[in-house]
Amino acid sequence: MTTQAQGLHARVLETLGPAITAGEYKPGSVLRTDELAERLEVSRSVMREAVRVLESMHLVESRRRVGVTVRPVAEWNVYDPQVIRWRLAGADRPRQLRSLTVLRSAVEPVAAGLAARNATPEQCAELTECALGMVATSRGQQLEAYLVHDIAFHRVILNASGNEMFAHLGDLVAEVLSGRTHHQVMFKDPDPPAVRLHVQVAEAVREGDAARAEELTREIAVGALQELDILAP
Amino acid sequence: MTTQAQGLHARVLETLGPAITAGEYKPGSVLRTDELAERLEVSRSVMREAVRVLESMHLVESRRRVGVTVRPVAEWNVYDPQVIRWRLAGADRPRQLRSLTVLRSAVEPVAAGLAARNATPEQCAELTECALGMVATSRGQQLEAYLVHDIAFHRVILNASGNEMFAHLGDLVAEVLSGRTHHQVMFKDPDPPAVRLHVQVAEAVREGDAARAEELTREIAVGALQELDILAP
DNA sequence: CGCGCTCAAAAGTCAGACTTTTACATCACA
DNA sequence: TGTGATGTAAAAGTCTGACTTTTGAGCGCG
Repeated sequence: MTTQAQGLHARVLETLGPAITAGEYKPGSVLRTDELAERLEVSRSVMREAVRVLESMHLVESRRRVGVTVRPVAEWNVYDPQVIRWRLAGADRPRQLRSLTVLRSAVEPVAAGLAARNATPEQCAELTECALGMVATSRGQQLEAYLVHDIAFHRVILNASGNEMFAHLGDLVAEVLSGRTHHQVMFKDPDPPAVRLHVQVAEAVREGDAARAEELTREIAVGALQELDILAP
Repeated sequence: MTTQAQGLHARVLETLGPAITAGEYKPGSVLRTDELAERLEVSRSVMREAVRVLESMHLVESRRRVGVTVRPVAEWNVYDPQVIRWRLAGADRPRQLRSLTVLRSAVEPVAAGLAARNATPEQCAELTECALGMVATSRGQQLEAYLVHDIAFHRVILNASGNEMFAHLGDLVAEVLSGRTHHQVMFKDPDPPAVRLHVQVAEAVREGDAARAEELTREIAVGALQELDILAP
């Protein structure tokens, strides 16, 4: 699943990144590249490259005569896919899933509305196929197969919206959905009403009914929020 | 405005990043670190660090025996603040502003609704202050002063939502708003109705009226979309 | 035609010397 | 005692050169 680290520098990142995002190095604490290089048994050049990347993610700040200081959480590039993966793998995964789900609940309805206007016939067909796949795997403990179709469905919606920023949230949504299946409850089959809603969204998009697609997707989002005990009015 | 490049490596980034995002190096084209280092008159170590950062932004991919290949636009980390800045500075700034504005229109109403539930008294006060500032500067060609208050207003809303992902869009919204003032039309004073809407949002948040805050913010968003000729039904 | 072998190109890694910035302490002077 | 100039050393930053590793591509052989 996770990209196997190729290159020494990537392996260092896979050590430091999760450690920092997990709060193992508290914000404000200072590291020294030389000491780190020695501890992780790599050359300083490799360590410097790793630090540069962490710096570009705003996880740390490197200053002369001071060292590499860990930045406060509020400054991290929390939309960086790698940062998201590290944080989801860490201890505050539940909090992460909540804030990402709230983001989904804001974005996906609008994306669905746009998809209804902009989806190509191919995308409509793909969407219908995903919905059918979801129906077919919604009973009998085929959770993994269901997940695949669910992810594909939401990805198509985001892509079909025609908006680049929405399209790029595909991986994020995939992480959230698979997180729900793997680490959340979800022992039993998915709720039939949720499955039906997906089918109806596919319908609405196919018919170009933007308002209905948006409203139906909003209902799906409300369901996702309720699953995580995030109150709705 | 733009962070003055400190460190040789940052200067290299400020050369390559804009060039790549502007399409000066087309996706698929290949660069060689040695050749680049020579051309930009820096050592290979510096160039390698820069390439690493570009790689972490998914702008390029570095493979042995091949070189550094520019990735297709669809794979870039378009939520990276630096990438956003580079793209906004480039040729397809209009397209960028559109897609970012659509994102805003999805996120900010939900954020405002959450803010109405979660805002602290301090945040409510700050919000009111921003709104008053907007009113005070809405006439007489004080566009810069107005912009400052406008940015502050939206930033407070996003922060007050209590959602980390929303809060991190503050810089993005700031870029969009300042882009509108500086590079768009906006010769004359802002529309009085828009100003009034902001005041009313502040009111709604103060009173904890989530539904009203969300609806009013949605009206603001519609206005922003219309300014860019993005159709509303 | 295809299979495997070899070669070289390019990134990757390392080590060491040197430069630059700058926090901190020290000291002189008011 | 407080304040400002000065010096020092610590840490990041830079450069260079040698070496290793991977791997695409060409070549020859079956």
